[in-house]
Amino acid sequence: MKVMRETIVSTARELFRSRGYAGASMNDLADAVGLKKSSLYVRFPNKEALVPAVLDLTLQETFGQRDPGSKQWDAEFVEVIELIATTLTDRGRCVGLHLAYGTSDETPIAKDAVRAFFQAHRDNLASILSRAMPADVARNIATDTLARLEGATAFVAIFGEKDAMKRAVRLSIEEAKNAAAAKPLSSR
Amino acid sequence: MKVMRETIVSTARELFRSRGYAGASMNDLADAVGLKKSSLYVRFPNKEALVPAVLDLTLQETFGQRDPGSKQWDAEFVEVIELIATTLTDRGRCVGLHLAYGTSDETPIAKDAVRAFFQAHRDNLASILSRAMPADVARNIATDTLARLEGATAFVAIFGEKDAMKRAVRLSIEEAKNAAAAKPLSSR
DNA sequence: GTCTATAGAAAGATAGAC
DNA sequence: GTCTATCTTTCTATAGAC
Repeated sequence: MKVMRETIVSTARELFRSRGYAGASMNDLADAVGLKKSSLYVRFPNKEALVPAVLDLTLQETFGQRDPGSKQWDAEFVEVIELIATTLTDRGRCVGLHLAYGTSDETPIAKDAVRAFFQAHRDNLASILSRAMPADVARNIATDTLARLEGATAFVAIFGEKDAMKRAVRLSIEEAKNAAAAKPLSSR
Repeated sequence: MKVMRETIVSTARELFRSRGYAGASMNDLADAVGLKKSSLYVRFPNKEALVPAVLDLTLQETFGQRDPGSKQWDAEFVEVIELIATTLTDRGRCVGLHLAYGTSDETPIAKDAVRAFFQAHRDNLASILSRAMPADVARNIATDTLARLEGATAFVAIFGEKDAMKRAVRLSIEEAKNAAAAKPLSSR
């Protein structure tokens, strides 16, 4: 029976997240979705092609359903980073980071996909923040917020601790609000 | 000719850092140090045994040469986190984090070594901070500092950007000094 | 689109000569 | 302690029947 493409992609994501690019095998993926290995090559030309698919799906789930500007900038910011933080806490690892560490010049397609993934995250966050502060400040806060969430995820992965993630969310929100108050947009 | 153990360990560290646990092979390591694969098994019983060796060496290099209490707490804190930040920026990835993501219940010895590695980092930082603030505050700031540095490393790995690391160092130092001022030790 | 079967390379690890 | 040689398993990927 036909297996849906999204099933393959989201299962590949689980494997990449937990075992990394090198550690996830096409055979494991095939078993997990109930196919034979060779059938996967009908859908994807090779293992590397799974990486953009996995990261695009994740981007879609994170930013795809949003309605930019429907809320106050701060409510929107809180909503997005809490969604990201919850996913990272629940899954215990970040697929994007595992793939970032696990890809290299030998896997250029995967490497590009990883860059696009994090660039999209930063751009989306900066876009929200830039409604209340200058673009350069927004970009830095977006970067630091993502860095904080990634770092806090390490403590979930290593110790199972969720406290660091809670503080990361709280401190990032505070930082954004402080910046909005200290450097409001002059052009309005 | 005999190859020094430290050569093997620090070369293994490079490989684990850049390729991860699964992606680094015993053959690559052998080639890199100028041995045949089978000779490695004389020194280490298996691939997993390299992990504690790699992390112990790194801990030794980071905290081993220090003289606790020889300086003011804040000077010491700055020194340590700048050493860590410089290493992470120069290498572009954190071995500890790559191994944390790349090990699992199937590699219990490696997993334990990773836990010990990060626990030692946190304990050492918290020990310095606790000279100026209560133990629980010190522990949280130590955790958040490490998380920030790990997260900033992601931006070095993905984009080659070093700015996030600079901000991570500066903000962590500020946070520590603020905490020392806001919640000084009462018992002295 | 899924399967069986297989190619060909590379992995971790061991045996035994020197 | 290092080597050659080998075992066994697993890997990515392809060929071809249904």
